[in-house]
Amino acid sequence: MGSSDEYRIIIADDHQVFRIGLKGLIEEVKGLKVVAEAGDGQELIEAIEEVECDLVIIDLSMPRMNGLDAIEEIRERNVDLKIMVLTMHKERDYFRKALAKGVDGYILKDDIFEKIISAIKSIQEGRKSFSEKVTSFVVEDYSVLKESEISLQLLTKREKEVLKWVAEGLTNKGIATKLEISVRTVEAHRASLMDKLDLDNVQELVKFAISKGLV
Amino acid sequence: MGSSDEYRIIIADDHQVFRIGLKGLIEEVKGLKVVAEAGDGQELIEAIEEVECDLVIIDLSMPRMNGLDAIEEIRERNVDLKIMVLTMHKERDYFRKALAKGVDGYILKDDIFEKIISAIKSIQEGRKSFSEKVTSFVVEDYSVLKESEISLQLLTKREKEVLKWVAEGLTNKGIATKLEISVRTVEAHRASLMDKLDLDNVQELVKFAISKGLV
DNA sequence: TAGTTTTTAAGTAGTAATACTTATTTAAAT
DNA sequence: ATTTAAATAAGTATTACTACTTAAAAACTA
Repeated sequence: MGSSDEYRIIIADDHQVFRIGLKGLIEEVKGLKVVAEAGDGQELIEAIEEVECDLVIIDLSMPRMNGLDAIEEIRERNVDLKIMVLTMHKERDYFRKALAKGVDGYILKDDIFEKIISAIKSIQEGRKSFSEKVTSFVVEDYSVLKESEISLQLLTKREKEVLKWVAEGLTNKGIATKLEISVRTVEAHRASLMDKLDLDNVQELVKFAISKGLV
Repeated sequence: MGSSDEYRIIIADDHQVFRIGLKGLIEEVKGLKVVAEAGDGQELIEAIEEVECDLVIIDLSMPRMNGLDAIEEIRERNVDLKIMVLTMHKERDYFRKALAKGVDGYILKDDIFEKIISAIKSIQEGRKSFSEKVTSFVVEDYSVLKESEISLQLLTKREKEVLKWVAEGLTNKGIATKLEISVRTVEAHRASLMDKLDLDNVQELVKFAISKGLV
């Protein structure tokens, strides 16, 4: 918590009307106070320097500096400051990237207002809060992997085995030793699976293996 | 659906008492019928060959052939057969691997019975069903990434940039062209980030980049 | 049994990456 | 203004991987 007994919040969103509306609604809740507003990432960074606060509510699409970059900036300066994303973007990629940057909440603008408040409360108590609409995306994401399952069936047992060890980080020589075969054989398997999968570097092999749950 | 108007189910679990209990409960539901039982993966494979069925309910920990291997076997032979995992394992890894193998449901044994039935119904109607207790794990998983966030802060802007392109699959030469710098410089950045992160091959670089949301 | 696929393996040449070292220029911090 | 850190770049040698080709056992399928 900040200096007072109130929970101090900064709102960053490029739509002024939205900011005003949100501020009004938040301040109806006892114990919550909006101490600053920002119309883009740059303004937000400046606001954080000037005003002490506990939580930043941030939209992802903003001019000058977008939300994700702003989050990165904030995290570089202050690891403890809580960050809650409030956005219209329900796409997997936004959510994933925001999570990777260490946000404490991810709520959608089409969630009901009560959800936003309860998320703020959760974060205030040290927990995290995510909109159900995005958590379900994550799970679907995992299961959608199945779709291109056919490609795995293209591979022979030995090829899958080699692929697994490649993705684990072994060299061809290391794999050869492990499987007790010649390096040239490993090379042959590797060439054949790259050919079958139409991949042409280790990086893609690793990503493929991960997506198939081999590692 | 199978040959009759009933939904034909095979149960695979190594505990006989559990199988009997589950069978009894399932068959109280109109339209559902347990057509075979198996005590391990091997028996399950055999049962599927002999008896026509629509859905397999399978435990992950079984003797002889475990659940995951059995699922792989089944998928190699029959892509359309529905598979529902019913297990005590709520660990991320089991869930992830099962999903990657293309299961249609993942329910925990400590879910209530109604949940199991509603999952069967969902699968019957072509949808998927997962226990909330495991979907929440997936999300946590994503957000736990933050923990070792410090390591990313070790890297300079340029190093992160190089890392991103490495993980995308570019060669050092390709990165050099893209960033309009010398290959030797790219090599230097790459060496320095491998040193900082204590990694020693491309595979680990890719996995690190993915875990940090850089790609 | 004959045919196919899988697994095994090598030759040769070329490209890519790593392990060291050293060093200059530019940018940021005290 | 001076130290520190970051980005730049090269030399040299070694190791790792790829792109072709060819081919023989072994396993499995018809």
